[in-house]
Amino acid sequence: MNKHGEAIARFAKHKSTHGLKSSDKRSFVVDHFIQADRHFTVEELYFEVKKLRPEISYSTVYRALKLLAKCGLASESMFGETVSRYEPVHSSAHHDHLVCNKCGRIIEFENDKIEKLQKDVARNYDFLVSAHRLELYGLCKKCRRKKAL
Amino acid sequence: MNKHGEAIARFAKHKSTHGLKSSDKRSFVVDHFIQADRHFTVEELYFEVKKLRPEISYSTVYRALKLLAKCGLASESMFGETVSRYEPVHSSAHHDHLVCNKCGRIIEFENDKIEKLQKDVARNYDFLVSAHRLELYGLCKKCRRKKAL
DNA sequence: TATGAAATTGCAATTCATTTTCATAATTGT
DNA sequence: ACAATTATGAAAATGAATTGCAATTTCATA
Ligand SMILES: [Mn+2]
Ligand SMILES: [Mn+2]
Ligand SMILES: [Zn+2]
Ligand SMILES: [Zn+2]
Repeated sequence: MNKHGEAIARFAKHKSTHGLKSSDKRSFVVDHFIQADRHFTVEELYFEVKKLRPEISYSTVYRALKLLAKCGLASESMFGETVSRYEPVHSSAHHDHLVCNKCGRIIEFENDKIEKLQKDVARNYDFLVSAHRLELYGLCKKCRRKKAL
Repeated sequence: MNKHGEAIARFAKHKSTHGLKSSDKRSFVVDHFIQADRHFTVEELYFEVKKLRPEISYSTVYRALKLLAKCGLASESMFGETVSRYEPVHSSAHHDHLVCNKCGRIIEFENDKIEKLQKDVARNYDFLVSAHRLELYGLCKKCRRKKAL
């Protein structure tokens, strides 16, 4: 099973263990979100969904994302904007982000050495880390080129 | 000159080069902010200032912090809350944060190795970094102890 | 010291994303 | 089909951030 299927299955399990009912609309939103696998604002996801299923409301999209976040299937970030962004959380690995201030591109990366050093820092302060956030802001490759012209 | 004096001097310079005028109220807010040297929400700073100078309004505090942020004398962060926090930016070094989810304590740290590795990551993606943000969330030493009881 | 352009202030009003309310509809177990 | 519960849409409420505006203060110049 691919990671999308996995995510869908995890959501199904969450529904069954939490007395949630199934609904075509929410399923459509969740599927689209998982398939697209991007960093959506609620509004962005709403507009994409609306093109295909105009009868789905903003509330439903909003609630679907909040639900996914609450049950650990989506993660919420701010990336220096005034709106939250949500991305699917795959059972796979954690990652951090490069955020382009020009075009908004979001690049994901993993760096074990940094992760390791973070643990060292925490140990130094007797701090128990449950989550972390590392974001590098600047200009992506493309925007750098454009600017150079 | 200590770092507080330095910050005050930098603000004076900014005022002179930007046609800003002096005002007791704003100066009081700025001084208190710089002296306290903490991670304030606008509201927190407002309430502290109000105790000493009740005639100073929320707007003045809000605008003072925005101004300091704009001219690089304060930095703005979210730390996973719904409100922004501001802290003085000293000419000294950059730092990152450990944020306690229980008591709200904010611990600052610097780690050159991590900074170095971030540059490596950026170079890998041909990304030009202008700022970054690293936050470790969890339980501070004290809250860890309490929980263990 | 008096003047006036420009900046500052307080208060209220507004903006904007997010969240909640509530009446209605859909789902699920019996 | 029925009852109980969850899901939905539209509108209203919330709350932090921001702005509009009239009144006040600053400050260079007369
Ligand atoms: Mn991501
Ligand atoms: Mn700090
Ligand atoms: Zn870019
Ligand atoms: Zn703590």
